[in-house]
Amino acid sequence: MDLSFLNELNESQRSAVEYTEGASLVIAGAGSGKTRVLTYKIAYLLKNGMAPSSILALTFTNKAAREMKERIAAMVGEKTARYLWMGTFHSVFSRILRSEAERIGYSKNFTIYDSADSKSLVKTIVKELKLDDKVYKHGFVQSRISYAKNNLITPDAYLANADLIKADVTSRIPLMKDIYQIYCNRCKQADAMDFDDLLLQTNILFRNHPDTLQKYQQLFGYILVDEYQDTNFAQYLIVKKLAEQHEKICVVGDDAQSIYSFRGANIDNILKFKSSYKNARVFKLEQNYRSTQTIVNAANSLIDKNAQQIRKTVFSEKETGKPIKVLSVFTDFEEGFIVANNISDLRFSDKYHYQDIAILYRTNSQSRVMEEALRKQGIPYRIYGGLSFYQRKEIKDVIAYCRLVCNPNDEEALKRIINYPARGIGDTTVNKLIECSQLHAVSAWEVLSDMLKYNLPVNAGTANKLAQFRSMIDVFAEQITTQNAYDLANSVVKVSGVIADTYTDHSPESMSRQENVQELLKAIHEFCETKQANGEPTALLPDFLSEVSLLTDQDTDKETDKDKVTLMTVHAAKGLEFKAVFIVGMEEELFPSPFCTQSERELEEERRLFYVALTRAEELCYISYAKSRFKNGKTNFSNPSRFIKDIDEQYLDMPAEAKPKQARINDWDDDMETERNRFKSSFSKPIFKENSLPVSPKRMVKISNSAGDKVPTENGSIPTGAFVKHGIFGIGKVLETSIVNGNEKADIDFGEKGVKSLLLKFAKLEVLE
DNA sequence: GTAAGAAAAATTTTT
DNA sequence: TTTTTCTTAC
Repeated sequence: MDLSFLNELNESQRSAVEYTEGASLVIAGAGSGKTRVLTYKIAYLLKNGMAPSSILALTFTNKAAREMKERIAAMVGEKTARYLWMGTFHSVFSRILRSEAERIGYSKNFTIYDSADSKSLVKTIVKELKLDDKVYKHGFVQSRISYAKNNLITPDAYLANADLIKADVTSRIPLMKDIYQIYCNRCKQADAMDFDDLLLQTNILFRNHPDTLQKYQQLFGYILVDEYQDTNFAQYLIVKKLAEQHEKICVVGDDAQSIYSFRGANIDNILKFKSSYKNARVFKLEQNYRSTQTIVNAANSLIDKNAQQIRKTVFSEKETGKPIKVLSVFTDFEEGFIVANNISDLRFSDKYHYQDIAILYRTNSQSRVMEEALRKQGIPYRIYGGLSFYQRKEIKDVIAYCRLVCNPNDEEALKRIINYPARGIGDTTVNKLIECSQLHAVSAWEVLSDMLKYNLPVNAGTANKLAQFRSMIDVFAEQITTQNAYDLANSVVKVSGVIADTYTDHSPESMSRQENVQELLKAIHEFCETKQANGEPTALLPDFLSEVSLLTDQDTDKETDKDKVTLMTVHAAKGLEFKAVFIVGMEEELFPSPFCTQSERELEEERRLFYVALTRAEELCYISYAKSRFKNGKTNFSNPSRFIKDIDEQYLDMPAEAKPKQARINDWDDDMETERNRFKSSFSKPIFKENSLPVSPKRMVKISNSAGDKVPTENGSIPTGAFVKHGIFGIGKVLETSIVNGNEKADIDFGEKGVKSLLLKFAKLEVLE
């Protein structure tokens, strides 16, 4: 047996890998080779003769699972790696739930409701109960339901819990308990589970069927859990039960990177691991192999401000590295411009490829400005998150058809497509149908199957349309087991008229919808082929659905996405690393999020989130904040984030004070001046860039409401028509100069490189005589 | 029952 | 800003 790969580990990593006797907790600081420990440990178990099918490895994302599997396959061979139980909690247990579904009253082909389905269901229930949806906001109701499920509180238990009932009365939503009850009933009736159900129902399965639990206890000889700091109670208990007998379990995590409490993650799971598993051994990985000393030290100084944490000393032995550059800008628009400029500089320095660079932000909505700026400068990028492929309308429509075919009880799918494409079944009819189905406590489909029996109050014409719709779905449903997924999906989109509907005109939107539908069909085709190549039985439509419902667009990496700048939220960046990282929008009211500044606990989580962002960087890290930002159709003023002050300033490259303030205040109107003062007092550091061009008071303009307002200038620092030289674009001719939000901007024609809009403050231009 | 157009609302992070 | 809901005319 060749175990030489163990020599590639440091001492603490190696002891964590080699300890397989009992429970172990690996506290892994950022960049300390956590994934390496997990992969090597699995390889070590395999080389020691453990069967791959008895190893359960739970990860946080599908992507993490896939990458780990690939790395293991490279070490022990693809054939062995294939049989590992590796995936997210949700995907592994949905698989188990499918094979055990009958035991808990679901069918094998149960639907998985995504958050949009849950939201829609919550809204219908609130409406049916004739409650005010401004009081019973779907977001709040949803999170309340999610909270209950994550803590394994069933509707009955909810009802019996005086604290919860009291809390709801105080929050003026006393009927919360009823909504929860009805929500669960409706899911059950639709043969559907939401994301939280996948964990809750697994617990119910294990609780009510000890023999089933035992079966899996025996199956899983060793359990590994990644990102343990982000597990919730439901996940904790599943793991705890499965490992009960042998305690052959290894969990890996970093309390400093716990950033999912809004999803029910309980940091206590990792903090109290030793009391859950009495004989647990703890390994600490403290050497950071990812980042420069400056970045590691800066991150340490930040996280030090958190009271709640397991103290550890993360250190780096890499070079000192450059200080973190803090960029101060006037608008979000300019922020994009400057970040894009810096990226160009990095790219042309030849030390960095686009793929080495990431832009991280707190909210998805910030991606737009960045995107625009990158596009203007011709920088290729790839956005993760936001509206993913599977959330597009046309894709959801097709998927809804497929879902209904596989599970006719799926109410959300039915509502979505019963009148798409339009077939004369309007809201009134649908409402009657749903009402009738609730009256008889059956699914809407059941009513459709026998409209007379359930006395559906519709006229003959409508009844006919409904019957037509029903028989169309019926025909498809009969083919579930005979046709493969691709063939069936193909006839669904044709016969249903979805294809015809997307072909209505030649507008770009219509074209893109067609492409998306084709793309989806292609994906189904590929799915079938992969299954076949693996020697599995024919891939059926339900198989595809069960896989696709847990997929996010992070899982659809394409070859063409190779050398591109990455744009994503900080949450999505967890576990990733980049040579250079730009953390943008470091402002109060944004990062930390205003929703998270109520309690110290939430604030500490935001700080950890910033910690995660910082520690993604290997060599260079930039932080930027704008003084005004376009948000919800309005321009808002903002102050730098309090978190910047939390970093020891010796690691920062702060913008230095450029001008005495009197020179700058002159032309600002009263409003603006108070804003400015508020800004200054909240942040003791100087706010103007050292090397910014002197701007005379005469040319200062107040920050306008629309980001793009510009004031033409006659005699800027550079005359119109002059020739200038730029480090990247070469020689160009100045077409026009203007002041945009107080900054001199020049439109310059660089010939083949195109016309560029550059802020003179930042562009290094040489005027040619 | 449908479509279009106007008004109002909503905005964190994700499996 | 975008998205959802309401109104109105066909």
